[in-house]
Amino acid sequence: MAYWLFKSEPATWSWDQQVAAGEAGTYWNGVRNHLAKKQLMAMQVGEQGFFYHSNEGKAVVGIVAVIRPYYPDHTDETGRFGMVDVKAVRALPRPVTLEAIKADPALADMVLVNNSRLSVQPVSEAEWARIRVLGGLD
DNA sequence: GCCAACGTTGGC
DNA sequence: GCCAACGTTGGC
Repeated sequence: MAYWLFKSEPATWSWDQQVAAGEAGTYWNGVRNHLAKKQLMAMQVGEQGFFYHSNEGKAVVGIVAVIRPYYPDHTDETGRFGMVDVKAVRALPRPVTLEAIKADPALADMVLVNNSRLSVQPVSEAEWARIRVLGGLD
C-alpha cells in the first residue's frame, strides 16, 4: 500500500471543491510531466494521498483516496498523459503547513521539500504517519 | 513580483 | 545526441 501527495493551486482546484464532489469524486487531470505520470500509473484503487494547497495556503489540508486507476486524460491533445479519479476522505483537523514540514527533521527527505515542483509525489509510510499526527489525526 | 529550479524545445 | 534558450512552476 503506497501513499501519495497531490498538489493543487486552490485557485484552480481547491479542497472545498474536492469535498463538494463527494463520493463520486473527480478526475485528477492536467499532469504533463513524466515523473508525475509515473506516480499516477503506479496508483492502486484504495490507496490514499494527501491533498496539498500550493501557492496559496501552502499546506496539507486533507486526505483523498484513489477510486479509479490510471486512464487517458481527455484534456491532453498529445494523448501521452493520463489521470486517476480521487475522492475526498477527510479534512485534517489542523492543516500541516509547508513551514511546519520544513521545520520537522523527520520530514527533511520529503519530495515536497526537495522537489517542490513535482505535482504528484510519493510519500513514505513514515512521512504519512508523521503528517497525520501533525494534522491532528491519530 | 522576483527568481531559482526544472522540463521541454529546437538548432546544430 | 548535445546543449542553449525558453517557458512554467512555486516559494519567498
